[in-house]
Amino acid sequence: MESKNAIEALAALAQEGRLAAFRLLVKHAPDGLPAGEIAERLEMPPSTLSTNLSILARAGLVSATREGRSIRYRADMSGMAALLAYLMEDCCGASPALCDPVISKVTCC
Amino acid sequence: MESKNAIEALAALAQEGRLAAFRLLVKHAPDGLPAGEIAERLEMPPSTLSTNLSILARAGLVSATREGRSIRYRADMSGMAALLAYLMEDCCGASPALCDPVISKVTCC
DNA sequence: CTTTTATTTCTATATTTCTCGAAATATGGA
DNA sequence: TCCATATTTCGAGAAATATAGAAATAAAAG
Repeated sequence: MESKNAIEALAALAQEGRLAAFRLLVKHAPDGLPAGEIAERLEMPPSTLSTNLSILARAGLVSATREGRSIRYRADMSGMAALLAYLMEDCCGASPALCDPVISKVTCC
Repeated sequence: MESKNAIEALAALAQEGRLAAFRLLVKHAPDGLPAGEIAERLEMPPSTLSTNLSILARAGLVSATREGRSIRYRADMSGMAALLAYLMEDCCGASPALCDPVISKVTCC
């Protein structure tokens, strides 16, 4: 991951509505939820939610697949893990042995 | 951790200069670096760096201690772990057993 | 007590981001 | 085809954030 991608992901999460949406999808991993249900649970206008989900998607933190009329969103745990890996890179100038296992387990479920 | 704190931390990291500073301090954990050296390495004007470090500090991601004329900054790995825990909370609606060990190891060094 | 070095606070401008109604697009069913 | 449902795209004003020079503060040394 490069700085630009990491900043995009962090900025995507650094906003109340998007953070709530992402966390909701993390709780519902790996199945995800349709956009309409997310909007309903978070009491967010559909257009606002849509904008926010597309920002999370561009950042690699969620993925979307159409299911009939609705679109199902899922948390992308590998995107999350890549972000964490970037933040922890060369942690303590130490050997990778210490931190790598932590990061690889973020995709635990 | 609450939403407000998490957003503060994420927003703090979602900016090129601050992300670079934080990652530099992660690499130099647990000893940290004096502000001047950070500014020099990142080629950032001291006033800009100072503003940025104070934003990271308020977000609980770095700590500062005076050492004579200079001020030493350190990455706060427990703040990092708290942020990760918040992002992964109730991951997959699953038992904590799966994800908790991952998070507690972020303070690996 | 004056000077030098290290860092912060203040301030103003420039830039970016957020929100959500209205209109547009996509899908499935009558 | 025509309609209802689900979601996205557009647009523009309001709000938040970034930057860095200049002035202020803190500490050490002469």
